[in-house]
Formats: sequence, C-alpha cells, structure tokens
Amino acid sequence: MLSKKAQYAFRALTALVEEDMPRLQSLEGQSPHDPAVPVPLNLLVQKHPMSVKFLETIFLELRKAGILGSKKGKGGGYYLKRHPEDVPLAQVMRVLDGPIAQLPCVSLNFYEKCEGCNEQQCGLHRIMSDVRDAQLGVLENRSLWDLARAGR
Amino acid sequence: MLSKKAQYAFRALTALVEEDMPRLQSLEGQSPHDPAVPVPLNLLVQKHPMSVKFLETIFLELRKAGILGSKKGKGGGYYLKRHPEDVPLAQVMRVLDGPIAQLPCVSLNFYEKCEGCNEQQCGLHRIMSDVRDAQLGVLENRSLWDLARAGR
DNA sequence: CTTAATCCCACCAAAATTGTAGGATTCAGA
DNA sequence: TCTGAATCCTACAATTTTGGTGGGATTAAG
Repeated sequence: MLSKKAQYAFRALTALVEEDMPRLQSLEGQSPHDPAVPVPLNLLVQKHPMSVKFLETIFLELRKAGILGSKKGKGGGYYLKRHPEDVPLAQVMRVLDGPIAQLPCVSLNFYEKCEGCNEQQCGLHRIMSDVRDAQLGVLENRSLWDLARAGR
Repeated sequence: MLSKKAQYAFRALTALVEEDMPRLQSLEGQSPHDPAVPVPLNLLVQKHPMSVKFLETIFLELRKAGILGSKKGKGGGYYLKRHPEDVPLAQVMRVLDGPIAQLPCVSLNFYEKCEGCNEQQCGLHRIMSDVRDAQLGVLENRSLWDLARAGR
C-alpha cells in the first residue's frame, strides 16, 4: 500500500500542476519557457486538506530529490523543476516510499541480495520479477500530467 | 513490499509442495485421490531456516483461511487442502498481508471508500486501478505449483 | 504413559509511520 | 529598515505495525 506520505504528495502535486495549468498549456509546441511560478504550501492545503507541516517535510524530500524547486520568502513556494509529463509516478513513489518491488532481491533501484536463495532457480524471485515488471509498466508510463488532467 | 510473514510462508509452502511431490505427480490425469500426507513444521524449517514458533502462527492463519489442513498429535502436520495449482499466490498474500492494491479505494477484496475524492474523476484512483490489474494479472495466475517447480 | 505434534492466546520489543514543535533563514514590499 | 510570509532544518513524540516469544492446553500414535 501507498504510505500516507505518498498519498498526500500525489494530492498536493496534482493541485500544484493544476495551479500551473495556464502556463503549461501555453507551452504546447516549444513556446519559450516562462519560469515556473512558485506556489506556497498553504494554497495547496486549501484544495486538499492536510497538515501543512507534514506536507512541508514531504516537499522537502521531493526537492532534495530534484523533482521540485523552491523559492524562499514572501511570494515564495514550490514549483516543478520539469514538465509534469516528464515526472513518472514511479519516481515520486521511490523517493517517498522506497522500493516499488515486493522483494529487495527483485528491486531495480534498491537491490539487495537475498541470502540463501539462488536467484536463477528461485520461483519466488521469478514471479516477483514479473509482478515488478507489471507494476512498472504502469507506474513508469504515467506522469504527474496524467494524474492532474484525469478528471476533465 | 512483502512482509516477512508472507516471505516465510512462501518458502515453507514451497517446501511443503516439494515434500508432497511424489503423490502430486501420481495425480496427473485424475488418478484416485490419495489423502495428503501431513508434514510437520520442524521438517519444513530444516529446509528453510526460520523460527518454528513464528511459522506456526503463520500456518494457523492459512489453515483458518481454508488453504491448509492440519492433523494433530504424533505423525501430524500440515497439508494443502487443494492441489497447489489451485492456490494462486494472490490468495496467500491476501490472507497474510491484507490488500494487494496500493489504495483501499481500489482494492477488490478490502475496499474502503476514500472520503473527499470522486472516484469517477480521480486520477490517482484510475492509475492505481491499472496498477492493481497489472499486479493481479500475475498474482492470480501463478500458483504454489508454479512456485515450487520453478527451479527444475 | 510418553512423546510428538498442533492449538491458542497473551504479550513483548523493535521498527516504521505519521505526524508535531520550534526556531533559523530568506526575501518582497511598504 | 522593518515586517510578514514563506521555506529550511532537525529533533522528537505518539501511535501502529511488524516480527516475533512463551507457556500451556489439546490431540493422537505407539
């Protein structure tokens, strides 16, 4: 299951993309890149009620991971560093929840060898690899953009 | 990620199927159904080292869920109530770890409505439904039999 | 009667999750 | 230059989940 952290993150990121929608739409067809407008947390929290303080720690992680940028002080806030279409959900989930795979020994980004099982002939390894591929087939190919424009 | 409980369960169930392999193979082509031979926990633990006591609580859950049967007393043990081919991994996982889906609101067996999101137009709901389907596509179609005969 | 096994439930320690607290820093605008 | 709005940062606290352990009761074979 997704942690609350990841759930809140997705809600807030959706709101963030929606906030930036006018500028993003003007970008269709390589128009010159207007700088992203920073959106403060309290604005995002108004759209989806949650603890500002908690969201703060979440967005901090996403910024350190290079997904978000921030601007301090009055008129500051957070903004996406890339076009939402270039941020697959898998990446957000890995930052906040760690591995997507069901076992460390089938994880692509957080691999750990499992002692006492030969991966070549381990049935669990094989099947869980298939599960991982199935999950990533979706999560690597759906972006924050898909998330935000779903309901329209 | 799979819990240790589920991981231990899969290792032990694999060993259990292997133990019963001779009888199972004689079953090819509807041969008369020999009663399953109960296998005691300490035998399973010898093949894959883990706490007997912990495995006991795990197998108890699987028995109450109707996946395993048991026989008490000397010469007792646990046995599969169905042919391993008829036990999809998804079912074992649901018993031990609960929902497979990433969100309660997309779970088939543990559904819970998420307040404050209209499922029709919620982007997260849509995408996580796809993830769930992708996972189940594997987990509902791989059985304990697939698990056990993998390495041969 | 002894021994081997499951059954059952309570409990416990450690880890992870879900936040909260409080101050430091930065910046825009009056 | 002052004020208010915002992020930055770290520590820690409460709760839940995980990963077991202990001890005895029950059942059955020989």
